[in-house]
Amino acid sequence: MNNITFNLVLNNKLCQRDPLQTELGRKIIQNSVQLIDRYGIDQFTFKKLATEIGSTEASVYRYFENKHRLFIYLLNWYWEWVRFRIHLQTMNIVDPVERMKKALRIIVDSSKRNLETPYIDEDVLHNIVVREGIKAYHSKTVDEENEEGYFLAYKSLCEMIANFILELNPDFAYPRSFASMLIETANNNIYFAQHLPRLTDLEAQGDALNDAVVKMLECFVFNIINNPPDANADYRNTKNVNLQEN
Amino acid sequence: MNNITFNLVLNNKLCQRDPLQTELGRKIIQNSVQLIDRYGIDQFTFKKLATEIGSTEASVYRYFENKHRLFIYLLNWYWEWVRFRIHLQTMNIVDPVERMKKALRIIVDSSKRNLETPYIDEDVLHNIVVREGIKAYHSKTVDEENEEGYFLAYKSLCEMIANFILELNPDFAYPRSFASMLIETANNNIYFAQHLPRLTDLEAQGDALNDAVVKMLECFVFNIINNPPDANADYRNTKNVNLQEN
DNA sequence: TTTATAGGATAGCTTTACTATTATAAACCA
DNA sequence: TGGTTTATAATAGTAAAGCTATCCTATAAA
Repeated sequence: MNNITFNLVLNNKLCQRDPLQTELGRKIIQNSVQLIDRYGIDQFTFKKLATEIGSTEASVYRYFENKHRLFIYLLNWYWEWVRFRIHLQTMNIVDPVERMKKALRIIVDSSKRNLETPYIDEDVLHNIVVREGIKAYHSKTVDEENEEGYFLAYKSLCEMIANFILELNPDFAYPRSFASMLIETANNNIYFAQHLPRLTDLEAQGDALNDAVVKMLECFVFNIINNPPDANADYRNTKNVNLQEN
Repeated sequence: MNNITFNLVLNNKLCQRDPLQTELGRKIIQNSVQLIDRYGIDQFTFKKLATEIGSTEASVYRYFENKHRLFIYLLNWYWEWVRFRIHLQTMNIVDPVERMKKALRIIVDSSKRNLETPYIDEDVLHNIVVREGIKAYHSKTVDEENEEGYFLAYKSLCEMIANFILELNPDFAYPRSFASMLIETANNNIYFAQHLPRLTDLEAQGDALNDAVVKMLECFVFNIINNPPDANADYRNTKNVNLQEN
């Protein structure tokens, strides 16, 4: 397993120069993850980063046009890495139920270190994604950025999960919406348990919290997706709540 | 119905001076909604707002300490308004299924104008909430802000929906998580249909999109919540996916 | 008539986000 | 060996953002 290279194909529009090829570039990546975690993306600046790595603002700008692109670059790295791990760990699973469970586990757990990239701390990056990842594609400029391929990694991951859903039930009407909902709900509930407990039912911390999130998502998936279309015909006044015609 | 006053109790820590009491204050509210919609919250500045309303930056600062607080103020206004409408329109409904459906409809549709507050355009504000509302509570400073009560309106709304869920099934283990998920999923799918279509299955626009979102959420709600705990015991290798012990 | 209060006018300060120029040292290559 | 890229450090500077402070005036409450 260690011999399989994690060939990360990142959108080269996101950086001016490949940061993984030089010493300074790797320092930028490694320390930006630490500093964004420490300060939050709003208070993180290239000035702070340059000071931290003993370089200058101008040098950082040679790698990334601005902090937003660096942020998107890191998120793409994360999403590609999650997708890669799901691919690797589900390719030999034939049972769609087990495959789905494995995927959910990987989405929730980020903590298995990737030996190929010692300069990225995946735990810290996961923390950033849980707290602020959603900001990447919620902005006024989303259309231009989407056009430039900024969100390809995230969309690919959702598509993979959507396909797993269709393998559970080929007639399910909302595979993509459900896939994006699962990923967001996973991150949100980890975040809520830590910061806004009234928005979640999960109270655990650490590994136990991750277990609880997976269990909850499994409950949502296996109750909604595999439910036969007419199972809820008996709910009063509820009509056409099952399949979408489109 | 027009005679019932919308008594909005907003957190007074959010503003230095009640903007609804003065002409300038109301202009600030009204025009900030328009400008945040036009520029996005990142590109919106007090300078632009002051120019728009023919006033000065310093005068705007007399009402709001910074644009983040103004943003939170507007979001609280929105969430309180949604909660008020749900309260008003469900108080006479005895059937929990119908009540839930009405609540979902109100969360998705923002477009019924509130005559009491002509200086807030609810449609435009809804647009802002769908696009950028999630940013309000995803930041490094969430704990302090939560401590100050910045998110009370949102938490109350979630609690209301969680109670509706419990009325559908008092044994359901995840009422709060499901409530926050429903609200986020509603907004996300409207946003995705407009900007990131690969993340949703819904393709409609305008009112038809809202209808599709409601229909999808109903599918999720009524398939899972009213599902008896052991209905999915037949899924292979799936154990304990129903109720949480806590 | 005094005294708050609202808000306009002006100025200025710090930080952020970037750009441009030059210098230097190592790497590569003929 | 010398010449030329390449990476990056050092320095300087600009424009906008995000505030803060002061002073002045109109109005309205006491």
